[in-house]
Amino acid sequence: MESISGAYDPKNIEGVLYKKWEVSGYFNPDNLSENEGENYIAYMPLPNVTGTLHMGHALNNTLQDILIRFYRMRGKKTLWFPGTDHAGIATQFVVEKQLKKEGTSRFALGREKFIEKVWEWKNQYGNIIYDQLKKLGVSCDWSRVRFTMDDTYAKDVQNAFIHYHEKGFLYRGYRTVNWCPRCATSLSELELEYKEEESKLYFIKYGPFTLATTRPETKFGDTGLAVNPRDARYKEYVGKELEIESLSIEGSLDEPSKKKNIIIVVADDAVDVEFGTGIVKVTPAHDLVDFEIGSRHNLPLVEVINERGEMNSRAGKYAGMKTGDARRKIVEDLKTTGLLEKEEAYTHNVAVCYRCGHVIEPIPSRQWFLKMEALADTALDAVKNGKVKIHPENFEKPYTVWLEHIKDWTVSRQIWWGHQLPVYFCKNKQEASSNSQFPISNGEQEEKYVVSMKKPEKCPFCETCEMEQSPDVLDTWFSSALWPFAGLSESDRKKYYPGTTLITARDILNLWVARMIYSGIEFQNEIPFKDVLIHGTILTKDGKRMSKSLGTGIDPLKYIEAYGADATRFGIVWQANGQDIRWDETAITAGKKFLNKLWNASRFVQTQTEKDDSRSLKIPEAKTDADRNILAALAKITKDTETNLRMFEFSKSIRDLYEFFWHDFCDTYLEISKKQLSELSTKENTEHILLFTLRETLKLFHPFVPFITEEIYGRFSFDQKKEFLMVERA
RNA sequence: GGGCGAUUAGCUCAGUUGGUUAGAGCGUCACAUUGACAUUGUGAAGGCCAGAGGUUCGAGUCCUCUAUCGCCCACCA
Repeated sequence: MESISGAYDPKNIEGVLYKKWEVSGYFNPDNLSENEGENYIAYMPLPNVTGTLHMGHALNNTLQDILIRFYRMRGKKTLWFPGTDHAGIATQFVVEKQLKKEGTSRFALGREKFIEKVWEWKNQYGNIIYDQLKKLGVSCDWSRVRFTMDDTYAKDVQNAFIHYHEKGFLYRGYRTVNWCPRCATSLSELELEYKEEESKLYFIKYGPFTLATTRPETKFGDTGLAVNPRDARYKEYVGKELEIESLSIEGSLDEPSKKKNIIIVVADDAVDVEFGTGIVKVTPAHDLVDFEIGSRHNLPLVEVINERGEMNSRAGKYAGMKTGDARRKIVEDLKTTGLLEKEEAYTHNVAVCYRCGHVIEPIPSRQWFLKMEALADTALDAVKNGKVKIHPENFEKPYTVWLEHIKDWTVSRQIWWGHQLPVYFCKNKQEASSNSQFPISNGEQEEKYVVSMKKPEKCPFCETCEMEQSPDVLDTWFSSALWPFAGLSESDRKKYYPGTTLITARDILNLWVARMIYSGIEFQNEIPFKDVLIHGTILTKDGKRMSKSLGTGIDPLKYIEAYGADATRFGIVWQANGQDIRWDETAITAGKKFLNKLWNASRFVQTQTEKDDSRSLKIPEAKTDADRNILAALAKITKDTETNLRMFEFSKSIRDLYEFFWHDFCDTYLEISKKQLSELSTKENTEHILLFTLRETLKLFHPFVPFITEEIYGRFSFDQKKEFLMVERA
């Protein structure tokens, strides 16, 4: 057994120890034969395969690992299974960028080849983050790693789709959806980001009215005008049909002979009396709000923008132009014809694709929608009746607000990388979906399809065609919603579902957490986890978001390299009080100093007790006031740590421990012990107390700083010592 | 427009149900030092607890308003 000497050097210790832990098999609950308590199961917020470790991961996984290690040492069967998310759009985007560098594109390759490329990419880079997590010291069960596109996982995803279909929750709809022209796919509202844009508010003459719009180019798709029902100014027009000359477009292929469009004036509460002139043009095909107004008043859908973000033939001479260019040209033309009354500078938010940043064009498109009402109620009930607790409680509000106002979920995506829909179309009666780049040809077209795990041998409709699988794939979140059970094998599900805790950042509370909750109940009849802990976001010291693209990100591996994983974890936890963290590097300095203290104090105890350092299991008795104080303090900190961690008070927990160890143990007891050790009457008992207290302290600290505590533990010959401190009973 | 959170020492933050001289880490200053540890020890300086008003015997803590910052949600075209 190596004695404790020299300075603590994490470099030579952490990697070796991690290997030993891994080989021991104790990360796997099946091997925790002495643990007979209930299960403690945690879920990893799946990193994207494209991801590399950032401070957010480091925080999340450190907190999770603390709880896993804490409960493992308290006799629970602990399981934390890792995985990565195929991250449809994100990954496809990354690989497309790579192809571009190579001078090719996914369209040049074709679907099959492209998907092969993505798998290649995944196999080459997809495991990087696992190695990085290991450096952090996380004790998750690597024998259970899953990828959301593994065969078994894919089967669960398809089953889920089929289940919803059979239940009548899935439907095809021709609707205006958020569309990214660059990615050529629909997006759900949660996949949008908003960017402030300086633009203009154009006041244009419009029949008998003047109205304000930011998007004059959509006017060829106008099928209505809307006013607020309480607006006296326009009362007489409500319900009237108007012929609007300003819409006439020379050379429009759509209606070459007719130069007037029929516009119906409707009254709708969505219209703000105060804004603009109080009257708004309604373009149901190219605006989500207008679509809703349109559907409330049965206004027709007239498409004027295609899936590449260009004006179509209905825009006459503007056809083929990008919407932005068309807007400039139209404004010019409106000016010359005197139809532009005025323009005002106007700042508003435009929706952009969360992946590629391209401006979103709402366009009508045939998509699959999941009815959310019943599922949302399920998720709401789980939290309202306290079966799932969200910590801190304030986050219940955004959760419930979202679910109470939920819209049906567009689950289909027109990309290639993902779970292809288990849907097969009859070729003879359906052509629309055969090419994902142009999925829409006619919204009214009748479709014949079968929802099935396997391709039907014979088409049930025409009986002759070779049925064709839908080219669409599912929203990535459709599959990650199943993680708590789909991430486990069939037999594991019986043992390890449901779980206990989910720790995550707030940005995926609805995107992921809410969806896991109803999915768990829907498919496994039980909530997936009892507690959801939302931790803060790590910001820069100036309070800015850490972002790779802005260059404000900090690589946690840099700290692990320089100070070791324990000091890094210490620094993170020190600051993890629940609020957002303005990252302060000096917390790691504190960690480093502390580890040194721990190392040296342990060395002191070892040198004082080297003749027999195995007397530590039984509780020592107190012979002096100092003895009494340290044993009382130890009892208190043991209890406090328990309470703090059960309440997710990570920062308080480590600060209390630090205080205890540095001041109560080192500054006070260790100093007094020097005298007590020199007196025969107290010598032996003091040695016992030193050993006992140190051992208990190592147990308490282990979840936070696992490497150094394991290393020190290994260098003592404690009474009834376990193979690893990691599996000691605390 | 709505919701949530923040505002305490030079910096980053604690401060539980209102109760004696408001705490920590880092930094600063002084002194110490070969015996676990200089990644140390002892001590010190440093705060009208964002502002205003209110409740109370008593407010960093509770209430109201204001200001600044951040995040989330939202259909002002």
